[in-house]
Amino acid sequence: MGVTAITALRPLERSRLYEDLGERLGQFVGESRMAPGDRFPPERELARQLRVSRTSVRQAMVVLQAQGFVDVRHGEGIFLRRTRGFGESLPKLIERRRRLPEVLEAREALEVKLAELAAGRRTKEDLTAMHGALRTMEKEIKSRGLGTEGDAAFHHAIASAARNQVLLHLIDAMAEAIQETRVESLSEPGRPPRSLEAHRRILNAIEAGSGLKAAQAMRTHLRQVADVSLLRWQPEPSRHG
Amino acid sequence: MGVTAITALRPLERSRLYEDLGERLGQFVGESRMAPGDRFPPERELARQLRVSRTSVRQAMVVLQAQGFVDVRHGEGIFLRRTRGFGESLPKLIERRRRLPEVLEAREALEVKLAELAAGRRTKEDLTAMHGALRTMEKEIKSRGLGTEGDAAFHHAIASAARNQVLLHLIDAMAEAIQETRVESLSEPGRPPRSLEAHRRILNAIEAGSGLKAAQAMRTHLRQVADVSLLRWQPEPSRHG
DNA sequence: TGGATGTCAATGGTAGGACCACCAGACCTC
DNA sequence: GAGGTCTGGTGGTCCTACCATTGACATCCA
Repeated sequence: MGVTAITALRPLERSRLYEDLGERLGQFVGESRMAPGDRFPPERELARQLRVSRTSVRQAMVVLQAQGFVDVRHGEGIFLRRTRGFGESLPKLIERRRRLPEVLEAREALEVKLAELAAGRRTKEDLTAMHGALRTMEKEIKSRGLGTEGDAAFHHAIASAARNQVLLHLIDAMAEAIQETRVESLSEPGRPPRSLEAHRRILNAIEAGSGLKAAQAMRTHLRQVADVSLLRWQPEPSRHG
Repeated sequence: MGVTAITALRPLERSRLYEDLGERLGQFVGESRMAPGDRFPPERELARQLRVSRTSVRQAMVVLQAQGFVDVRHGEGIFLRRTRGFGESLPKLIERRRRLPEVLEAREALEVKLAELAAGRRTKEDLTAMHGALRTMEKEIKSRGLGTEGDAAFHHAIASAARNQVLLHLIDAMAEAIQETRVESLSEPGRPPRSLEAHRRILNAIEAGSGLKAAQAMRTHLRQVADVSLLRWQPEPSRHG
């Protein structure tokens, strides 16, 4: 108690206007019972009613467009594409620490499949990259490092070998959050060497061309990764009940 | 040959300026060897060099910000967050028809996991929703429909029961593409009733609380879905070789 | 001398107006 | 009635002005 107890003087956080507008538009979609295909009021009208400049409305719309929520057609208007998750961007969604268990689950879903696909599609170059990554990881560990760099390179090599841009894109979107879990996991005492071993098993399966074994090995590995980190973040309960 | 043979007079497609700018900025990141954490030139400078208005630069940046590629800090500047996939949005990525096989693979990765999770977390309400979806599908089929509505509702109910916002977000991002494959698949002769049966098996497993069986049932189901549609889209080869 | 304070330039954030480009429907002409 | 034309509405881009935040530098004072 003492110095910073006066809560009224905490720094007030100001969000960007176009972000708030995104949420408002989400509300609007809900309240006005809009369905996919319906047209929004024109930008000028929205700006007038929301008491903001048209510029800000456009910025909000540009974001929604890029996220695939609306369809902006020159000369015609702006149309709703889908309702669910309106205005929620993945990066923002993941930001919260309490989402990390969910991120780990999502990671497992994606990476197990990536490993399976990689086993069937890997080229010599892919295998070279994977071996290189493991050597990097080995060196890091020998010099008392965590091996995070080699670890990241290994998983990237697999994702790349799977030859699936969509999956690659999805996993990339979670890259930062995954990196956090990686550091957390490899910080556990005695963990790096065991992780390296797990990676070797995965690589063996991929090299052998066995999608089933690769998937299994990846699943086992990721559950070990999740094991520790999960416990640390679990305490904070979700609030959407 | 004849009427529309003159390819020079086909309607020229104009992309939005801020979209092109996004790509240019991607180039810039590559050519200037920018690394995560590095700062971009100020907006005014970019606008001057690119010979466009600051507004357009901002629209491009706002999109990149929402996608998590850059970090826009008021009073400081704009900073690079990650390099991979810079400027590629999922909706745009999926648009291409030839990406549908990839979408199906990604869908399997996500939905198998969703089914597994749902088996362990479903509430009474979730089960009610799933049963309702199957009844809807049954009715649709009985009245000569494809059952797409019930199908979609069923998969949504599972995704919802899995209690994972991140996975839900990922699957939502592909919703439209998935809907296409759904229609395609259910249009196969004799397919709807078989699909309904597959759904019943999935629901049984989820109801029984068996994650393993649910995952297995979902995998089987989705491979059947993918089977036909894949053949149709395969002919057009990928070109990134 | 050195820490606290104030100033200022750089940079992103928002506003509002002007004009261009595109589309659909009303309207006119033959 | 069929065809073209005109026009109003709408998004796309540009421009300018000004606000808000930050960090660095200059200044002040003990």
